[in-house]
Amino acid sequence: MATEIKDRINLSEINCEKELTLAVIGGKWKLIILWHLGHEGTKRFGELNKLIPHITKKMLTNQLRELEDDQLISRKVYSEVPPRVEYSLTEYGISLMPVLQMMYEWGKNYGESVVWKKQYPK
Amino acid sequence: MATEIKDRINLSEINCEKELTLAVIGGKWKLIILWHLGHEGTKRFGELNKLIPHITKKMLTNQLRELEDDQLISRKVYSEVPPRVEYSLTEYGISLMPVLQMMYEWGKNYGESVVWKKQYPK
DNA sequence: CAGAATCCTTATGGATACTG
DNA sequence: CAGTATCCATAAGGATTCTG
Repeated sequence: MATEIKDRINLSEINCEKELTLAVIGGKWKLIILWHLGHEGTKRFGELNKLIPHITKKMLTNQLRELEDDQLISRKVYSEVPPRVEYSLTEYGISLMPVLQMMYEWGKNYGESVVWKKQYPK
Repeated sequence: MATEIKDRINLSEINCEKELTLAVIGGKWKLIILWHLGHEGTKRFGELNKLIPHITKKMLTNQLRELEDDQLISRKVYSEVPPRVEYSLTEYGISLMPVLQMMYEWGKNYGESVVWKKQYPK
């Protein structure tokens, strides 16, 4: 029986394990979602929506579902009215944080060294 | 005056520096191209094409151009007949290798821990 | 050999309105 | 509050053919 990750990530298109990493963090809003959950802990749906101003509810839902399917975050529903849903990193999500930290540092240096100079050449 | 990277990477859509990293490595074939150049050194266009069997010439050209625009690789044209073009990592490309290595290791562990178990649950 | 040009399919992302 | 559902625009990626 097909499982979510098998459906979402087409393993036949993965050349190498690092592409698997790219596949799970590559969504447009996933890095910033993981970053918030990793640095500030558990967040509700609405809190994430406020923290990421330009995201739509549809995209936030979509990205959270994929992250959940990939077992990077967990979703906890409280049976209350109004509803309350909390998201937090799983152990796999937590283990990704050093990778994101490294990407952050590389991007910061690269931005300062390359991007700004290209944008303002003189 | 607009520069290539400014056109290719829309900085207004970058929430955080790690997304800049994602923006330069996020193409479908970029990780594998960078990996080959990083581990095996300079390669010709045709050699890369053979090393990456399923890529089309169009996509290989496209990905190489973007990597060049982003200053991760350099392109050297020899004025010969038939033409010869060699690609190699720049210092920025080289500085990316530890990041790719970390992504490789995370992806390897994640694949073994999560993906295969989801695919073959019992 | 190393591409350029053209055409085409599909995936990604978003705007908007509605709901338990 | 935390989503769904629907419709839509764009961009990413690919197949094929042609060329200096």
